[in-house]
Amino acid sequence: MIKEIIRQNIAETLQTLELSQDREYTVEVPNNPDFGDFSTNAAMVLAKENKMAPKALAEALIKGLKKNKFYKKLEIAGPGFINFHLSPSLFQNMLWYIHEQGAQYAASDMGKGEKILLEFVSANPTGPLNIVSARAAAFGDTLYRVMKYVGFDPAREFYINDAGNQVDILAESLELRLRELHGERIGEFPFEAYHGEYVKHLAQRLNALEGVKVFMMTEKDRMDHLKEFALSELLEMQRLSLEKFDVVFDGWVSEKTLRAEGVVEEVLSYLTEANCTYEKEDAIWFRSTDYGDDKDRVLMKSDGSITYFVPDLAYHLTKIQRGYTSLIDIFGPDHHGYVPRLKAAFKALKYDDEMLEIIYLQQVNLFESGERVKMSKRAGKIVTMDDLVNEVGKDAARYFFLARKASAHLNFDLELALQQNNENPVYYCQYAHARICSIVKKAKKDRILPKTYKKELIQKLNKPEELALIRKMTDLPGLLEMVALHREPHRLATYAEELCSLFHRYYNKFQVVNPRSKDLSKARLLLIDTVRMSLALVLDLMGISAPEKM
RNA sequence: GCGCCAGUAGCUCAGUAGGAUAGAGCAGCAGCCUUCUAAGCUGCGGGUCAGGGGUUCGAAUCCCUUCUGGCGUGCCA
Repeated sequence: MIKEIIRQNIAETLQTLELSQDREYTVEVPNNPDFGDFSTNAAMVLAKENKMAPKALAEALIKGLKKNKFYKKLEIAGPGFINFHLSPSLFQNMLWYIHEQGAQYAASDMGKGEKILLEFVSANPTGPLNIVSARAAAFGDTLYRVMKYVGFDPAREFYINDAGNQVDILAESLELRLRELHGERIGEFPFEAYHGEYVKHLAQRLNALEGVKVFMMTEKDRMDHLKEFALSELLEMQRLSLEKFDVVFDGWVSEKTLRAEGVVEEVLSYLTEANCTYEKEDAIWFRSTDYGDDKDRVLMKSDGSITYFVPDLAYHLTKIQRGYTSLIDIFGPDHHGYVPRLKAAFKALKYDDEMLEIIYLQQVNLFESGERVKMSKRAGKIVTMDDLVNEVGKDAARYFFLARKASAHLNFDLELALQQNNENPVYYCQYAHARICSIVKKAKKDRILPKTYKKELIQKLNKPEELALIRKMTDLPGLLEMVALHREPHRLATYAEELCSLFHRYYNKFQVVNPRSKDLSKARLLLIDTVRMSLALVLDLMGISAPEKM
């Protein structure tokens, strides 16, 4: 907010001075407080094109900028930085603005309504969701919330791989468990089959519903039936897991449905028309190496079935047809070999492959008592998303998943997530919120809390700690734009901690509610209630609750 | 072998997209509750930003290279 004001002010001043400003300069917060509240490198960056010495340019700029009453002091420093020392009245007015705007104060129209499709989780519907899916869910959902807040028109989609090899294996696994249930000896459970306990539960459930009816069908009917049953059950299970995590999707797109609609054939014909397919060893290949992939890819296998790639490409094309101009896929750590062929297909079909953006989430390691929790998918020994959420709760889980940037491996400390003290950042932030609520309640009881605040109160707020809190709040709009633009939700966590730290410090140093000085109390109530609103907003964007009492 | 990601304090990680003296939490030590929630606060140490080169007024940040770790490299999805 303030940054933009300063930037605009500089631009106007440069214009009045008839100086060129073609190069990008920065306005930022210096890490040394002696250098003021903000500083700019404009004079240094623009010196060359204006054929002036940086310091001379800086001096001219300062002279022009001095007309603004919000600047307490302007100075040249170092090789030509201009340091801005702002007057308290600027911060006070900002507080009033934020108070008036409420929870919309940090919103913007930066996104200009651009239609963005966020695809995430998209797990195989062959088992419970794992913790990487949970990370993807938290990440994708929060990115969605922030993008929407800053003016994009985003949508969340889940692509269901309910056709193909893996679901066949699922049906076979279920059949084996079913036979087992009926006392048949099935020998050793096949290596590639699904070993998880949930398959046994599915078998029990189906058996309770239908008994031996299943075995009276023809083999093909039975497999279709088992497939359908398992898919609908597991999909519902996944949907519930996500719902418990406060993640809902705007669309669930089924691969099976896409295939039934004939889009697979369509994509194959597009690629053939584009002259980039060939036949080899009874299979049809896509010459993706022409478009930057490291090897050609099979589209249709020698047994006549289609690879995963084709319907997935078709799905991506439907996104474009539906008017999305930016397609963001959030993938797990094991998919980066897959992306070049998708991009290659975009290029082959004359779509701009820049539209397609892939975010890779790195893996999640669980730690308990300092030990890494070992998981084995084959033995069916995995910690699921539900296990995790049940153990540490939605708030802690979402917080921890969001606290690290996507490209970093995430070490999830289960004990830390459960701790209820200052070591646990989730509680640290929620506690700040509850604490403010408690103060407000106390003020109400003491009959100090006003129904509406009077603007004159802001003049009472001039302690450095108070101005620091206001300034932190003014950082939020810019931060949210940054989060959306660079797809970095983890910054919300850092921000929340910083804001809370400032508040806790303030709380320990100053008394907010003091019956002997009512106006000061009211002014401080205005301040902390605005902080509360600001914090609640950030927590809401993260999908974390803001409790009024703890 | 090739490709992608990462390497910052003892540990877990930030670092406002190239800025001035690199930050926080934890762990360690010493303090703060008859006053609005001590799930909090204050103070003290701690660094070859993996190593080396380059780009420029200026590099943890950009480029090249080496090392270390993770992942990928199916007619699986």
